[in-house]
Order: sequence, then C-alpha cells, then structure tokens
Amino acid sequence: MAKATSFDIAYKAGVSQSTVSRALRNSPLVNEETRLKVQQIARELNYKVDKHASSLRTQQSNTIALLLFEDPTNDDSLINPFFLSMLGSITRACAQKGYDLLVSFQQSSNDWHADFEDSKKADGLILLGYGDFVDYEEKLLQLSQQNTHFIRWGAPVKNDKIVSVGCDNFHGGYQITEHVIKNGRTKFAFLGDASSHSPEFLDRYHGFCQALTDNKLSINSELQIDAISVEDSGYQAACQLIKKGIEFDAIFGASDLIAIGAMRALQEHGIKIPEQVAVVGFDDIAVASFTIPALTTAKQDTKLAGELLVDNLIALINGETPETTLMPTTLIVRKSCGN
Amino acid sequence: MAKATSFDIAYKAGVSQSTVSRALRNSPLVNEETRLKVQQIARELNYKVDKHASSLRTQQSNTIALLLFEDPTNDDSLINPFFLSMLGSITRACAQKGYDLLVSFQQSSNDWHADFEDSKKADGLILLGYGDFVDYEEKLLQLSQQNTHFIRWGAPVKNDKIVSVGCDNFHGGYQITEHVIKNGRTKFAFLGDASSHSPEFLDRYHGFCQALTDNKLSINSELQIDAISVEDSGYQAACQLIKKGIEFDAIFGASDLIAIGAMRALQEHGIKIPEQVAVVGFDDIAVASFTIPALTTAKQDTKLAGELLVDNLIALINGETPETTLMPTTLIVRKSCGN
DNA sequence: CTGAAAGCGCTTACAG
DNA sequence: CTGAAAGCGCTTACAG
Repeated sequence: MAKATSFDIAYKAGVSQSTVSRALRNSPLVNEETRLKVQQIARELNYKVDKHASSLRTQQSNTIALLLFEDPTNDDSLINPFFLSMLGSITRACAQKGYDLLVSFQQSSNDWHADFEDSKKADGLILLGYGDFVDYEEKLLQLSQQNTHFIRWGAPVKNDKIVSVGCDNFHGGYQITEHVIKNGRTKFAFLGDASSHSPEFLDRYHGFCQALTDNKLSINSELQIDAISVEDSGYQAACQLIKKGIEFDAIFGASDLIAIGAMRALQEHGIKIPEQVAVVGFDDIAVASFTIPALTTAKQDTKLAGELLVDNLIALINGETPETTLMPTTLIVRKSCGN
Repeated sequence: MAKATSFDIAYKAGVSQSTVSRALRNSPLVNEETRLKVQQIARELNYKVDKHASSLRTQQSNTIALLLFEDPTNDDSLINPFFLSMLGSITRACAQKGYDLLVSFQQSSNDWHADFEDSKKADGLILLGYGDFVDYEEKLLQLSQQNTHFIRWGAPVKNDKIVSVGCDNFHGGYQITEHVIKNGRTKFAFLGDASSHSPEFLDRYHGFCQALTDNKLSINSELQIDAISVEDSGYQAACQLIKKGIEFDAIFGASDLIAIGAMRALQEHGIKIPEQVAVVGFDDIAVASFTIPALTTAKQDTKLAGELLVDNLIALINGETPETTLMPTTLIVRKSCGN
C-alpha cells in the first residue's frame, strides 16, 4: 500500500484535510476530541508528515548541512579523527535541537558547487575542516553575499559578517609551550604550517613564539617545519628536522596527528621521548592517550564545540546575530613532555 | 533578493517554465541553443533547483538516511570509534554516488519513531550500531513490512527480506584465536556479551570456541564474561575475571574497545602483556595500533563496508534484490598477543 | 472551532 | 522542439 496522506486521514476521520493538518501540529484551534481522533487514526495508518511537502510550503527545512573539507592529501584514507569527533558531537547537538543533519564532504580542490546546492536543502550550513584558508576565504565571502546562513569552525576572521566558533589557539599554544619550558627545555621545534594558509596553526605558532620570548628563549626559524594535519606529514617533517642536524629538545606538533608522526620518526631514529626530546600536540584526539609515551596536548572540547556551532547557527537562522566565540583549550599533561 | 525560481529564468530567457525545467535537466527534447541560453541565465542568477519541490514532485529524494544506534550506556560520551569510521566511509560512498546523507542518532531506549519519519525524507535507510538485537529485530520486521528500503550492518539474520552487510565474525574469531593458540596459549578468556542479544559478538564467540575445540583445548564458561563495546565495560569485565582467581593466559576482547579496557585492568593489576596474558581485540580501530603493547586484532574493512552498504541500498532502491554480504576480516598481528 | 482554497516550486504527461 | 496545465502533499490565511 502506498503511504498515507493527510487526505486519507481526513476521510477516515470524517473531517477536512485542513483540520487534520492542524490536529497533527497540535494547533490550539482544533477541538480536543477531534485532535485525539485524528492523531489516533494517524498512528494507525502509520502516517508521517511528508517533509518535502511541508518544507516546500513553509520554506524551511529544519535541516542543517555540514560541509566537511578534507585535507588535500587525504585522498582515500581515513578522515582526521578530530573532525570525526566534531561530526559526532554536531550530530548529537542537532538531534537535540530537532534539526536533521545533512553531511557532505567537499574536496578542497572542487569548484564548491555543492555548498550552494546544499544551501537550498538546508536552513543553514556548518563549515568544518582545515584546508588552504586563502582559497577558502573568498568562498566564504560569496556565501555571505548570498545571505546564506552559515557558521564555521576555526580561527576568527576579520570580516564581521562571518561568524566562527573556534578555540583560543594562541593561548592554547602559549600555555602548552610554557608548560614544556617549565620542564626545562630550551630548544624548541615547531612542526606545522605557520602561514596565513592555516590560521589555526599560525595562531598556535604565535602563542608558541610568545611563550618562548616571554621566557627569554630564542626562536629559531630553522626549527619550524611545515606540515599538514596528517600523521605521515608529521613524520616527514620530523625526519627533515632531524636531518638538519640542529639541536632541539622539544617538539610542538601543531596537531596531535603531526605530533604522533613526529614521535614515530624520533623513535625510528633512536631518540628517546621524553628524555631527549619532549613532544606535545594539539587537539586531544582519542589516540593521544594511547601513544607511547602518552601525548601531552591542548584539548579542544569537541562536545562543547558542536553545541556552540549548532546553537549559533540556529540563532542565525532565527535572525539573531550570534557572535564569534573563542573557546579555551585545556592542557592535558601526559608523559611525552616529561611532565 | 529572494532565491530565483525556474519562472524567473523562464521570464529572462523568454521561454516557458517547462522548457527551463527541461533545459536544466539536459533533456534531449530541448533545442541546443535554448538549453545553453537557459543554463547560462541559471548560472547568472545562481539558480539551484529546489530539492523539496522536485522531491515532492518526483517522489524521491536522492537522500539516504543513516541511523546510528548507540550503545545503551553511552550517555554522553564519545561515539564508538568503529562506527565513527563507518560513518566516514558511508559519507564518502554516498557523495560518490550522488546521494545526500542524512545522519541521525537513535537512542536505543527510544520508541523508534524517528526511523519511520526518516523513511519519508530519504529513499532508503542504513542501520548501524550494536544494541540489544532482540528488541532490534522486531523493529526491523516492522520496517520491512512497511516496504521501507533499508540495509543493516551486522550479522546476517534468518529473515531473507532483511539485507545485511557484515563481517564474517565467526571466521574472524576463529582465525585470531587460532593465531594465539599457535603462540602457545591454552587458557582462554572471552570478554563480551555472548548471547543472541549481540549476534556479532556471539558469532565471534562461536569462532573462538570452535578454534579451541579444533585444537583440543577446553572451553571454560567461567572465563566468558559479558561486556558491551565500551572501554570501561572491558575494564570492568577484566577486573571481574581477575577477581575470580581462575588462571588464564589469553584474553579475546569481543571488540578493540573491550580489549583496551581489559589491558588497562591487567596493567593495573601488574599483569604483563603479552608475557603473562596475551590480549586480542576485534575491529582494528585507529587506537589499536597505539596501545602499549599494540593490539593484535581482526580488522573490519570500514571503507569497503561503507561502499557495500551504500551500493546495496541503492540497488534496493532501484528495485533490485541485493544479497546479504559477508566480508572477510583481516588478521592484524601486533605485540599484544606475543606475536 | 472548521472547511474551501490558494500556493510553495518543481516535473512531466498531453497537445500541438 | 515547445507551452499550458495538472499535481506532488502539505500549511495557512480567509471566511464562516
């Protein structure tokens, strides 16, 4: 049998289809008794409102689209666990607020058609992912001009029409670096892209530099090596670092994945962690507590992040003007930094 | 400005709205020149087809809904990483096939309303998650009776109207157990629910038992302790096991999370892995390669799984009759089993 | 409190 | 090759 429509219910209940619609939406306009009867029949017929019809009519979908940008190299491998965890918390937050979540991946290389399309299916967009921010920003402006409701995860941007939720990467970077300095390290390397292409990493780097400066330690730019947030990239960067032959006793990985790759490189070269080199990361992905030694890191609270992202987007959809939020990171001390 | 409709384009192009619709869908019925003009104008106006309208009209949404059932205890904690990884691969597979993916969580406790609702928004459903299978099965039958297109991840069920994709849990359990037996272990414990409530775990348990039997080792049911796929549950089960005071030299965790929890318990009790007790898991989640010692496990190929799930569901939607698929697992030998 | 009617933006027979 | 028209299943003014 085909799916039941509101007309089928109307027929069975002996009322008009308008009344059925009202009864189902618990309109106060409808008689208690009528409402109960209609709802009863709806249940019997296993009737559910057709989302497409109601969305078309009301011009809103109660759906949020999540666009996940992937790291360019990440051809076919697993998704960055940090974003996966964000995905989980966003899904939860949406469910709680009664929104559906449409998930899609964007290839950074892509022509970004999909996002515009999604803007027709969803009331708003959440943008998630690293990627080259320079390309990225331009697209953001386009979205903004189209009056698309969207919010992004990441470092705040100057443009005040673009609302972001992100961590205080500067302070997080500062805090964890300072912790390692107190441990007695003096020669710091930084593994991660430190350019405007990756604003989050850049902020961490700035925090890192500031901590060094405040503690009268020098910053050796030879010890900063680019890497993207992929384990292997961290590994490569660390190998490169080691090859340089410049002494260092601490590595700040711009993300946990980078730090973990670096640890692998160090171990392969027989360098002891943390005795010879302290290693710290950023994110606190699940794996971080299981590495050998366990990784000290700056935790980004993905649960809170998901909630803020969803709440702010819904505010935006409702015509409010939420502000860019900066969440604090939490220093998680484990073994890899020598405590 | 409001969003452009096909009428706006028709007006600008000096053709009828029907022609616009045809041109946009690349209908061969429309004149080349007309088509190009229409498409050009559509681009200029940043026009996108309204999905709700077209879905309402065509009665299909090109959307797949993913229902993720959570482990009952998993109140607010992180999602099982294995499913998170499945989520990732399903998202990818959908994108590749041109389907949107609607993600939603189900509280196992729930009255399962949401799934029916989702069946109106999506052309088909993917069901993912453990949970009490006894409750679960009944709902599956309901879905099936409603002619909902759906496919599930997990052990095959007898009912041939229900299509599943899953791993060969029996063989995976057999294989990994046999590997540990060859390592010289003789007193095996199994941590995980081994009842019809968790068919996947049960199949692994059967494979485990079969391997023991084939190798003339005895099965001590005192050494099987229930646990669900959560790290802490594995920890608790192992503590219980230790408290029993019965000797054992190998633990088969029904999932990696359980095995990892068990390893923590062993270590807290000063029991050396793998010297005194070998530990193996199932899944090969990302964390498995980072534990100390690294965890030997039976890998489930989530990438392939996601593809099969999506492909089979699309086949179902298209009126074909895909069959239940059993994927092989791969033995991943690491340190925790003593090699 | 209820019903008849319009209309959301498409797709697709039907007629030319 | 093109257009006029119906209709997908709702929600919501409008009239009573």
